[in-house]
Amino acid sequence: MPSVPAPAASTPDRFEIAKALNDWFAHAARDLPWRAEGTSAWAVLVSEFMLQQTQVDRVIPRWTTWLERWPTPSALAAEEPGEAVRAWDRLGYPRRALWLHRAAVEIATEHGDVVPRDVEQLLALTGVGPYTARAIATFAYGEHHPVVDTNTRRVLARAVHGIAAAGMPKPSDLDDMAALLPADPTEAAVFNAAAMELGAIVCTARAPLCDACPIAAWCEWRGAGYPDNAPEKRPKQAKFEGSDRQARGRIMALLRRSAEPVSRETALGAARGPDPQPRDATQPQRAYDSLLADGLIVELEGRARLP
DNA sequence: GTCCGGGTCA
DNA sequence: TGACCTGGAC
Repeated sequence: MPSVPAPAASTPDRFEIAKALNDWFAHAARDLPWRAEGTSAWAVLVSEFMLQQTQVDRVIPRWTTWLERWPTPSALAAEEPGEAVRAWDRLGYPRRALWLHRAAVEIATEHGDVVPRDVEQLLALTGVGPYTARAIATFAYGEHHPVVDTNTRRVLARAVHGIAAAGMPKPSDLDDMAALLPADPTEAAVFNAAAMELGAIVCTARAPLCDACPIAAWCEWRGAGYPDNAPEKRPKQAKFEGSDRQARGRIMALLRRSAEPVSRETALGAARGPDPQPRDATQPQRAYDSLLADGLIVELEGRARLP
């Protein structure tokens, strides 16, 4: 199939779009604590780990107490990983807490307790992928990179490509963003943040507020009359109710609040939940074993605890 | 009630 | 490509 080249924004448009979006961000951006002047690179890294799958409102309190307790990578690295898992609380996907602890150990031992500035070095840290590496380099250090998360991909799909929704992530997403990025690193960093912010609060997936959009004048999707031309979506997410993830979450919740190790039987009981007739009798054991395999729990003499 | 989103790893 | 957690939006 012939591929249609992306309509590269002409240079004047590129300048105008960047100015319009950055001007909007200057007054419309949410006042998030990790955006404050003087936020350390470590604090930015922690915020990006927590925000990977979690809404801002749930992250703020956890982020604040986390950094009071562990203001440097080495402070966290000195603790048992289970302490990170406990402090993670109910942010979800607790493997991220383990990854953050491992990244702290890596930074403390291999980088002199200084969060790397280089994208390649950041990518080598546990739990840091393409998005997080560029976000840290850009927002913590002011490096000039395109930063693309799913909010930005939706903005690019609509504004640049005239498509209602983003398809699967592609390497060219970074090129699309780079084509719009101001040359000045500070302006570029603001533009990266502004594109994500626009996707989060204006150019939303379900009910975009196009009348409030600062770049509506340049939006290809708006210009085409909001066609319903979204590409095929990912397979629908499995139900959470009754899932292995729910069973794992119940075990983790029990262990987070248990000062002492709990018996395997107690943990398996927690996995079953309140339902007296679980549909899948093998699920508790499967959830327990998968948590062991992930290193989220350890077992000693028939008793389970955080690592 | 049901849908939904999110980046990384294996 | 599928698994991973939770709570808020609809």
